[in-house]
Amino acid sequence: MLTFRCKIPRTTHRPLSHHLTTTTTTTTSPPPPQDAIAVLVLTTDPKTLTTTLEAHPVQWTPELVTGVFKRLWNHGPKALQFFDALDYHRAYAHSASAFDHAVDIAARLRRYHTVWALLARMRARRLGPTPKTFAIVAERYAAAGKPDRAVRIFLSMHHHGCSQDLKSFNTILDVLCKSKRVEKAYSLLKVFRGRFRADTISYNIIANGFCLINRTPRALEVLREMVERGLEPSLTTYNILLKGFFRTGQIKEGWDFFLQMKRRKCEIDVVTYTTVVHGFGVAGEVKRARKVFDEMIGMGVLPSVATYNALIQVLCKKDSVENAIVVFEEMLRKGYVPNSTTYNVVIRGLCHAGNMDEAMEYISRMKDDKCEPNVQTYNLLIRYHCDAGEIDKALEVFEKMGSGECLPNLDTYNVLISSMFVRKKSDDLLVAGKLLIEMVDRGFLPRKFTFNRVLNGLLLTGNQGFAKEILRLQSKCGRLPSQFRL
DNA sequence: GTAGGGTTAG
Repeated sequence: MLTFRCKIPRTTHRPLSHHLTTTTTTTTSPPPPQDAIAVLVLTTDPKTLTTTLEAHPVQWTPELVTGVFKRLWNHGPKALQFFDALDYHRAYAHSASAFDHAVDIAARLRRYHTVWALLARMRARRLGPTPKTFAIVAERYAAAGKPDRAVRIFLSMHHHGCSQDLKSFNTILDVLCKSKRVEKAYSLLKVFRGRFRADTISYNIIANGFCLINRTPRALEVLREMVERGLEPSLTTYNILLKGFFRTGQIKEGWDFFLQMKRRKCEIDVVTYTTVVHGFGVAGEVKRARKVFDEMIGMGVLPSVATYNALIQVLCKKDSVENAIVVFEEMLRKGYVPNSTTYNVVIRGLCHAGNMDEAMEYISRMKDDKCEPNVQTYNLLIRYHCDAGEIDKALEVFEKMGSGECLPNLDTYNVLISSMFVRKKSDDLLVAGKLLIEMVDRGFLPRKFTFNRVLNGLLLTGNQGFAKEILRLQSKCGRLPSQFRL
């Protein structure tokens, strides 16, 4: 056990009214402007997009532009076309946040030349790049398997008119940890802790990183070192460790740690309780999860929507959907507003229990609550339709997404492509090939495994010509060993 | 966009 004392600020609770729904009058309103624009971008030839956008009767604002970016998030190339086209607009100039979005998308597409050109343009217009911009670029490099570039970018920030400080240092540590490069982050901390005056947050980031890769003992070591250096652990520190124990299945250790937190008069908060409820539930200890949930209210710590989501999920998985729905209704009665995660958890539970019809009812309930189904909602519907052998229904859902309200993401394509193999129909493999081409077109990089599967399928069903086309695509994507490049 | 809790699937 750690030998440090808690010194934690009092927990503040939001009043319950914070969670209450505001009553809205139901009117049939036209689609929000960002939806219409997103569809316009998706269907317009890029060459004429600027003219089209200038003719579009709308007041351009940074908020609207952000809305369009969100809609186009899963179609990177179109999102960048939109950015460029609007950049030529006579009466509108992009904000720093629009540049950040564009940088994010270009980096995700691994168009690094575009990224650096955008950074230069930001600088020329005195819009940045800001520390946030660098955080985005570093994160994308780390996610693309280039953690060293991420570090170099952080170290070169000041060459781009952006100062380095403890905040940006902690950001780069977090970026490395979130891409599982925890050892690298820890080395960086050791090298620069003096220069940037590393604080509790820096160490919390590293400890959390080790917990994320299931190395809780190492997290403990890091925190011991932190204390030896005279830094005070915070409640966040304890919550990180607590979650670490439960993550690695150390239920006993987690529970003991929780008891010790209470004994030492830590101001245990809603995050602590949610961690324990979830931890117990995942371990199959549903009764204990519930007991902790009941206890927190008695202790004057109100559950949040996330706490309810944890409990509902756990009941779905380890108990029954029926009991989960009882809790869902109870949370509504108490005035909480479920979010899309809540709905997704319930809907997934229903699907898993084979109750597709009731799942669909919850989808309409979701819409009635002004909580639009998101890409995860669609993905889980597609997944469960496929599992039920109803491939056509899955494709139907997919078609609906494509119309622009919610563009498919990488998961959607992966699930759907896998399902094209279950019926052993030659036509399905052609669809799989088409999906593969479409996903690349939209800036997603299929795994080698996906390419090979589709290729084999096409070859076995006598579609040699199409297979060749896919092979060329794979080569273009750099997903072939170099000796096989076409 | 300086850290911690809730959505995925073997």
